[in-house]
Amino acid sequence: MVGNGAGLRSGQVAEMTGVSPDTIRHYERIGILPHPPRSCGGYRLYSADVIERVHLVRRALQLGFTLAELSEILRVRDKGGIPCRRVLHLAEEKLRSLEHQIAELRQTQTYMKSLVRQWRSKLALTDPSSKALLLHSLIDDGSSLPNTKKKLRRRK
Amino acid sequence: MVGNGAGLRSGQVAEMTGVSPDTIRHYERIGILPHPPRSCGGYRLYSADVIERVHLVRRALQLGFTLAELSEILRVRDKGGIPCRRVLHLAEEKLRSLEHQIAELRQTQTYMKSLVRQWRSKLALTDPSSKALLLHSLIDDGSSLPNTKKKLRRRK
DNA sequence: CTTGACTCTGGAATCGATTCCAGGGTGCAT
DNA sequence: ATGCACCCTGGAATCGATTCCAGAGTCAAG
Ligand SMILES: [Zn+2]
Ligand SMILES: [Zn+2]
Ligand SMILES: [Zn+2]
Ligand SMILES: [Zn+2]
Repeated sequence: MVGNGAGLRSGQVAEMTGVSPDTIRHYERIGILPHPPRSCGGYRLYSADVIERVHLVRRALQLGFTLAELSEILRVRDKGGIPCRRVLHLAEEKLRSLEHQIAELRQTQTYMKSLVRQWRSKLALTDPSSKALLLHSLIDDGSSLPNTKKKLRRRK
Repeated sequence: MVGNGAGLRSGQVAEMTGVSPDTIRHYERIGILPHPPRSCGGYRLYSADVIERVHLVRRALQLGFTLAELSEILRVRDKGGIPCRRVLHLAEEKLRSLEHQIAELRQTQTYMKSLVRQWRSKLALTDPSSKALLLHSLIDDGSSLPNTKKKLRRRK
C-alpha cells in the first residue's frame, strides 16, 4: 500500500492518465506540468488536479497542438493571463491545416485506389515470371498527387 | 556551358527533378540510385534515365512508400528480380492505412470544427478581461477523438 | 592565374514527442 | 537485512527524410 494522503507519485499519475512516467517527467522539464513538491525522499508528490492537466494536454496534442505551444499557453494561464484568444487563433490554424491535409490525403487515396485496381488486374494477366512493371506506371503519368512541402503532423 | 556529352552531374539531376543535390547523393548512399561512373575529376556522371528513377521515387514517397522499402524493391529489380507482387502488397497496405488515417483526421476535423464554433461564440460573449477557459473545455467531455498509437506518416 | 560556381566527402544536425539508459536512492514487506 | 518495486537524474537515442557543415578539389570564364 501507499500513503495516499501526501499526494500522487509520478508513476501513479502516469497510470491514471495512460502515459508513461518518463512522459510525466518530460512534461515537467518543458514547463507543461508545474514542479510539484517532493517527499522527504525526493519523490514528486502531485496534487490530484495534475491529472486533469495531463488529460488536457493529451487532448490538445490530438488536436494538433504542440508541446511548445501548450507550454507557452499554460505558462500564461498559470501566471493569471488570458490565453483564450491565442488558443482560438491556434485552433483555427490547426483546423485549416487539418482540412488541407485531409484534402491532400483524399487526393492521394483516389490515386492510390485506381493504382491498386490497375495493378491487380495487370498482375492477374501477367505471366508470374515476367515483370509487370508496376512501379514503372507511376512515372510521368502526369496525374494528380499533392506536391506538399509543408509538414502537417499530428500526434506522436 | 557544360559538356553534356559525358553525362549529368548531380546538380543537374537535382535541378531536373526538383530535388536537392544532397538528396541525390543521399539516395545513392542508401542504394536507391546506382553508383554512377565518375568524371576524371571525380564528379558523378549520370545517364539520363536516372531522372525517371528519381521521379519514380518521389512518386512512391508521396504514396507512402519508404526509402527503405524502395531501396529493397529497386535492388531486387536491378538484379533482374520481379518485385511486382511485393509492390502491390505494400501498396494495398498503404492504401489501408491511408483510409484509416483519413477516417481519423475527419473525426478530429469534426470535433475541431464544433470546438472552434463553440469557442468563437463563447469568446464573443465573454468580457475580454475574463477567462473564457477555452482549453478547459477539452477536458473530459468524453467525446470522440481517435486514440491513435501508430505512426502513419507520409512525405518529408 | 584568379575568381566564382560547382562538386566532393562523411558525419552531424534537424523536426517533435517519446523512450531509453545507467548508476544510484527510497520505502515497504517478507 | 534482503528483496523487490518504485523513483531519481540528465543526457542520449529513436523514428525518416532531408539538410547542413567544413575543408578540400574541379573547372570554365575572364
Ligand atoms: Zn480527466
Ligand atoms: Zn514490377
Ligand atoms: Zn519523369
Ligand atoms: Zn482560456
